[in-house]
Amino acid sequence: MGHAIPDITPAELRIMKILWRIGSATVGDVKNLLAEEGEDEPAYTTVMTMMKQLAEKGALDVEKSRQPFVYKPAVRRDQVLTHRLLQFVHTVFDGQAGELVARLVEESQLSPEDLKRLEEKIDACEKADVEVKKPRRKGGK
Amino acid sequence: MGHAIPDITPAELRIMKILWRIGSATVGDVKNLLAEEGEDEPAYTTVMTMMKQLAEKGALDVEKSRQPFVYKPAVRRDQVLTHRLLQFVHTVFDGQAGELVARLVEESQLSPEDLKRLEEKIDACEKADVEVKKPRRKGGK
DNA sequence: ACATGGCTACTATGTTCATAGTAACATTAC
DNA sequence: GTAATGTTACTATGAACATAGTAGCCATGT
Repeated sequence: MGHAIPDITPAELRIMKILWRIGSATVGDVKNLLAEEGEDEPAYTTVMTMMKQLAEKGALDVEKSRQPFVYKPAVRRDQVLTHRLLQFVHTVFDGQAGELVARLVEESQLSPEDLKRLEEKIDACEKADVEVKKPRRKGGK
Repeated sequence: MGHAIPDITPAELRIMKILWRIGSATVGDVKNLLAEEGEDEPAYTTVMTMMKQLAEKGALDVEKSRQPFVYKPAVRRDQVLTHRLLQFVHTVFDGQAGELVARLVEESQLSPEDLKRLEEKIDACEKADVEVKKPRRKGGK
């Protein structure tokens, strides 16, 4: 089934983000985009090494038929982000996601739009919760 | 003023959590508590080295007057956690805290109690927001 | 066919992290 | 005062990470 989501280091994540954004790219493409957006401009070979390693650990697919190899994401962005998030909640907040969110709200990291969307989502969630508590289904906690 | 919050590695964070919980402790204390809670039992000297490094980077204060040195947190838990959280939001979610929270809700990481508390907090926030938009008020928080 | 230029493969370096051993020192126990 | 015990200081090892250099291959233009 689903292969485990590979561990992606910070520098590698920068590359994955680019690939997720533009879909597919060569080493040169990625190098240029990194140079544009970031303050530091890594060497071509550095980018290449990291992309090769990402391919080795299953985060990227390589199209070797075309000459500048073409790389594409092999794992979905939301899978990776969710994975990292859950890991973070666990290691730093001991699984207390509520505390984490409370902190974000207090730090004003959430825009008014975020708050609105969030409220809607919460409503939906609570509705689902009620349904779980009602007739069918069991479990719940 | 406040010195920057030190970078704390994962293994070090486990130690900080213990210190935050019990207030102050010797190397031996921490080693024993680590052994209890965790699956792995680090060597005494390992714990010592990490605590010394934490002290060097300003995360712990050392009371060298008593013989088994007594260590105490020099940075507050909420400062460190908030710092790490903001860093995480920035590096992984590109600052899009809303997306992060949405994901947590979807992954059902938030308990019904969390959701309730969260709603209240959002209300308070929105109220504050309105006031900011209006004439008076100055910085809050 | 040959040279040029760019791209890949392999390899290397320095750094940080995690873990732990050894030696020396102090405190207590006799 | 000397031995025993336990704690600290210093040092070492190995893995992972980040970065990059070198050599060789392939395609393209002449």
